[in-house]
Amino acid sequence: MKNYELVLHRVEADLAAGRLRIGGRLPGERALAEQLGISRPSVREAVRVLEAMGVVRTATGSGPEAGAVIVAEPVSPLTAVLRLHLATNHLPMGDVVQTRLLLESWSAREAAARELGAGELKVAEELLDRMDDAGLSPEEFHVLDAEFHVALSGLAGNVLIAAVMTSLRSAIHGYVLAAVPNLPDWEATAVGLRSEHRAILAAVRGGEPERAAELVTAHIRGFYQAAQLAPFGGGEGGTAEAEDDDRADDKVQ
Amino acid sequence: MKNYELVLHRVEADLAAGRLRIGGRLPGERALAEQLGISRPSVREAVRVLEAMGVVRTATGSGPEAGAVIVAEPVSPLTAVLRLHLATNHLPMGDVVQTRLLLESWSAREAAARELGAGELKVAEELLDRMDDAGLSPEEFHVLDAEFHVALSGLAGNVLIAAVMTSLRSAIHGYVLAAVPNLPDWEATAVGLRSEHRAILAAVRGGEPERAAELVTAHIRGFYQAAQLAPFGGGEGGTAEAEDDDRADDKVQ
DNA sequence: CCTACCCTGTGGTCCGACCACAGAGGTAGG
DNA sequence: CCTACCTCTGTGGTCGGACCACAGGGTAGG
Repeated sequence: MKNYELVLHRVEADLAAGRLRIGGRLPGERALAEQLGISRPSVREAVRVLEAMGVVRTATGSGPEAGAVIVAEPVSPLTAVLRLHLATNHLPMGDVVQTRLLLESWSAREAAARELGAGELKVAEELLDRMDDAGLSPEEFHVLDAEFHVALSGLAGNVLIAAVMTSLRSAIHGYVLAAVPNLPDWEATAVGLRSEHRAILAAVRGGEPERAAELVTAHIRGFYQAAQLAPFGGGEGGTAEAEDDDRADDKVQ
Repeated sequence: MKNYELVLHRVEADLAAGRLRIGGRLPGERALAEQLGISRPSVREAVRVLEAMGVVRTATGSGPEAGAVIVAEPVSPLTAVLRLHLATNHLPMGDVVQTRLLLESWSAREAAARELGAGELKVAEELLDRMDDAGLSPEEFHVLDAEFHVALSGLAGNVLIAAVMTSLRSAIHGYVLAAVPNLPDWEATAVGLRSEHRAILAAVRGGEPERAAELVTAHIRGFYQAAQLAPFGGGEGGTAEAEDDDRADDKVQ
């Protein structure tokens, strides 16, 4: 086993056992090296990996913010993995888009089925208000658009899916933006997107899960079609046609 | 910008531009250090991160397999991120299970809707045959079970979802195994699981998307219920039936 | 009491060295 | 001539030590 892996295992075990908690700090690099009987460079390699995994945040200086602080930031590592593997061309963008469609339609259905406090919807609402500004550039609009979609996926209450969705959006961002020139009429498109957003939010607020999911699916698919992007099949992110989705509820524990 | 990030950006840019390809090799650490005007330890930190991201594989010695070889292994980084963040207790296991249910039911629907070659189904079929061995321990059975589910999700043809599914299974593995003693009758459970697997595969082969999805959902939910694990709601991985999942994620800090 | 300074501990970076490893190519033996 | 061995070279793996920049806190001075 390589020496830096000693540190990784040590940290993971300490986290699982509760000896390390969010907000806490790792021992200093020199101390850690001595404790494990390895050198500081080896420790540093491990800390870098942990940092890349979104588990620690390092800073110089002194005080509570300095050193290697334990955090829980799953979005950045997911985004990094996605970007790197997209760069290798072994991860088709179409698959990413398809996944996004699946997660987002699920999130909308889920969010609509939940009891949401007014405060939860407020964030999304404000984003839509800001998107009503007609002076926004396509880029500015798209940034808000992305935030809205991410906020929406957060309403489903699944932190893992929300994190994945966020990183998917980041990965797709540039891809979508580059396709804006393909749109025959940006202004007309923006008008359509705005009203679709409002309708989605209304369905979520009104507790209409299936309608919310359908609207989201149509919303995303519509845009990709208009921008002549990544063809993908029917259904919710799928190529399946049937969509009755009569779930076997009632069997809940 | 930290020095090791120079290497990360350089590698990502080279990948995106096609200057680096899968199977190719990174320049030696010493050469890379000199090219970028930084030290070898800094380069090594970056290489470690790339390794953790599943983009390179390092080996000592000489020959084509030695050095830092470019690969595309998205499963291991995803698994690592998942495990570490589960260890922090800021990622509820219930969310992971819910996500698994969503991805797997989608995959089954998708796979059933696709035109599958006989060879694609063969792998899954052989796994089921091996699971028929009555002498298998719960652990051995579960390993094959996991392989079957992963193989199934691969049939949908989305590499991203397949990768995520694989890492989810890894993360869940120990969790599920620890719950086997909760089962009232392991042998009876195994018999049920076997027939459910056959039914799922038949639905996929027969091109019945909705049936395949329903069977998978029922299959997974049934097991979790029997093992008294992670309550999660109705629908395909959803809580659509609105039972507020109060996950025990608010422990630490 | 307030202010400015220095002291201390943190990560960030670098150098130079040595090790283990595995293939390549030369070399001695058949 | 062919084969087996063996050294040679380049790879990553590891180490110790050194110096830097930074930020906070204690302290000496006003």
